[in-house]
Amino acid sequence: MNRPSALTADLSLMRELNRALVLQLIRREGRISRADIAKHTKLSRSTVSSIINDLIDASLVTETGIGTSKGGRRPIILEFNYQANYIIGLDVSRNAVSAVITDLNARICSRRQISFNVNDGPTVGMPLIKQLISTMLTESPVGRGRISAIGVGVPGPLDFRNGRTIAPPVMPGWDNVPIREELSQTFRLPVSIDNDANLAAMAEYRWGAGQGAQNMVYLYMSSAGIGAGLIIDSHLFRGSIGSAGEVGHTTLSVENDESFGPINAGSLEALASQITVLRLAREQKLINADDDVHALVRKAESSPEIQAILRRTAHYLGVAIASIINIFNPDRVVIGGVIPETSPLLIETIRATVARRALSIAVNNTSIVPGALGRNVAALGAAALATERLFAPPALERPATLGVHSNEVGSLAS
Amino acid sequence: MNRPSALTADLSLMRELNRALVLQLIRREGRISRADIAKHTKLSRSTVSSIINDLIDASLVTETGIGTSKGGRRPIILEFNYQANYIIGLDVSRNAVSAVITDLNARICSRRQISFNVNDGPTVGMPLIKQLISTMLTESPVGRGRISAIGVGVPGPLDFRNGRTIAPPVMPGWDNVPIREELSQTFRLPVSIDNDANLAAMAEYRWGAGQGAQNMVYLYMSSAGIGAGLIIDSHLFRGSIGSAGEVGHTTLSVENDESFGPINAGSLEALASQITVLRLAREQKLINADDDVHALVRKAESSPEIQAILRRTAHYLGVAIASIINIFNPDRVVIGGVIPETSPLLIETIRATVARRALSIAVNNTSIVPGALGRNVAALGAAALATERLFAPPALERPATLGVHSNEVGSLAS
DNA sequence: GGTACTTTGTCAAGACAACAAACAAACATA
DNA sequence: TATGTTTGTTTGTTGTCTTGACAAAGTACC
Repeated sequence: MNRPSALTADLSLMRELNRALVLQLIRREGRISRADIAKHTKLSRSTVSSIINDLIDASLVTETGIGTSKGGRRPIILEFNYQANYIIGLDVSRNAVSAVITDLNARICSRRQISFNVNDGPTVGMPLIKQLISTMLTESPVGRGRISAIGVGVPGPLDFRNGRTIAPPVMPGWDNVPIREELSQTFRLPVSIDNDANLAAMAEYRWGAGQGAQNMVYLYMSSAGIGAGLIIDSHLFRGSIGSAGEVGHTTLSVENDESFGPINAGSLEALASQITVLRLAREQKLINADDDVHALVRKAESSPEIQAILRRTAHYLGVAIASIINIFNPDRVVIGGVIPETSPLLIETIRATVARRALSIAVNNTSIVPGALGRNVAALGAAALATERLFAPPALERPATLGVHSNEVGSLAS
Repeated sequence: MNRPSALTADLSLMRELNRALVLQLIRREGRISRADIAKHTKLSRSTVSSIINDLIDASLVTETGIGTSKGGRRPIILEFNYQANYIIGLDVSRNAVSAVITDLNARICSRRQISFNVNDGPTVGMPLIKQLISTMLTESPVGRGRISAIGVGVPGPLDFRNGRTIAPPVMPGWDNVPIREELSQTFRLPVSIDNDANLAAMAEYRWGAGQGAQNMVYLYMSSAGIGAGLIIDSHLFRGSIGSAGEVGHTTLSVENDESFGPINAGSLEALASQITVLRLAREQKLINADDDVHALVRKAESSPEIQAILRRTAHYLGVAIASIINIFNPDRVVIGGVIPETSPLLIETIRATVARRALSIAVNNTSIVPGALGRNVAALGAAALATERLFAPPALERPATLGVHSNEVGSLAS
């Protein structure tokens, strides 16, 4: 029963930590001088110089000019070299695999999509995925040598010890497939893999509507279903077996409500997924058979009936979100997917439901906003995960508690 | 907007980390030799020796004997010196303040309780609390000088930046009271303060029914209400403003169920608290006016009516727990309080409800058990928090993600 | 009992990262 | 031009871990 033991600290670890510290500061600040880095990190100027030399040698950082003086020598401006490496991000969906190549700042510089049927299983699917990666590698404008990692998102839970799928409901036949190992061995690159909702959460947190949040909940209303990604203290939380945030198959309870009649329990996915919304609208002949969600949202503006469907859907989502807010106390809730990101009605109705049902002190400190990254969120998140991995400082044990402490009197440990 | 920046690594930090690493290993293992520590921590034997000398000088560790040989020189056995320091743990409840003095292994060596009315407000309450601490300090069998920290639990949310209460529903008049500062200044000791459910969770996690869990949910059915404490990767999770796990004032939704009729929404605390259970039983004249919860549980064995009340209560609790499990995916759920810890019926009914309502893959990996520490959980947890604080290694930034990674190919950072 | 091998704990020498202090470069201000 | 300020580098010191050697204290086998 050995848990992941804390790392032992030696000189090389020290260097790694400070290197990562400096690097992250440069990534966050954009343009910064050695002296400012020393001030921010409280490292000595000489140490900073030494570390910067390392980073310049590794071409992760470049000197891009001279800053303005404040009464003395003008500083040399350092910038993160976002084009030092490139990352491939993949999003495996139910009927398509989309891929992006991004630089280290998540700027997409190449994008491609293939159609795909997840029901064909891994014997058909894996070669397709590999071929897509191959195409991206060879046809990329940046050259294969500069692509240094691959990130993959799949619509289902994963065993995160070995990077295998575990009985994913929307991926029949894909149980226990060692996706990570296969790709890693084929392409000789580090491969990161995760649930698509988690990845989308990651992307929104880093570059989208979740920036600056401390604890964020991301609800992902994709074509494949409904999932949630939880970010705690800047880190993805997956739960004990990786099913944290798997709200899609939750039994939903909705009591009598002023605006809705009594409703039997069902799963959130059955009640409020994109597919359900489309089906309801088609059954009521409010949209055509070949209309997609974009058309639905557009037609909603002039159709009270579609609006009613959206309100009801939002109500279900709101119930689930209220529950999450009560338990989790996030400071931001981001709702991603085509409908949430294009229909203000949905978001507003969700806000109203949450305000009625969640703890007011928690709601008042939470902003509920639509996603900001659009169609490629999950692929972008896959790239984000792989990127973070490249620059992550070594994992150290956190202190045993997060309680409230007096700092006035010293501790024994120090 | 400067967030708590990651620590810069220098030589003293290195020493601190390794010291904490060794100390925690000794605390966990109980009896261990220098050589074994070197093997476990991957530190060199000479480094371990040096650190151990420090720890022996600080009398945190003692040499307690000679072990058995495995073909060579016999090892010197080291043990944590649990009696090196003592901790005071306080639990402020609605009508009582209980205090314990524990050694560093949470063994209670002194205990005391005063009656108290939280409604009298802080001007009456704080002096009482201070007096109780004074009494514990002077009358303690271990001597004032060896008491090195104070932990306090209160039944409400806290602003954990400055250790003040914030608008606690069950503590009228106690808004924004700087409890931590006052006690810290009065007694010149480090003071830790937290919500009572969080502290109880801590105690059960460390010494009770939560041992060995990775992600644990603790539901606390106390006389003051219902609260939950969440432990994530061995750490208390408090949420953005400290209201994580505040399930007591959550609007509960219960749909039609085979065994219970339709029920209007209400807060969990109103529907399933200890007070409500007692009130219902008294109204139906199933117990006497002066019977307490112990009597209620005893009489339940021969009273189908009381059993019905307990089943219904368990059902409500089960609904809340199912929701938490779906979102959180814990591997253990511990339910504390007199009724859960003495009534098997309650626990079993909760299990049944949860099994019906939560995601099966998550439920199958979660054990739902009653608390094991009894009456003094929260006070014990307060001591536990203060103890952990004494031995916590410095807080370092965790890596940015917890995703799934291939380790086959090196990263840029290393 | 004697010899060979193991294991434990300590010691001295060396490596390495950060730091402090001095220094040179480059600039602002009076 | 003289003075002071800010930036970045160089040099020597400090503190920690590691390696390798060594003494101490045992087991196993002849």
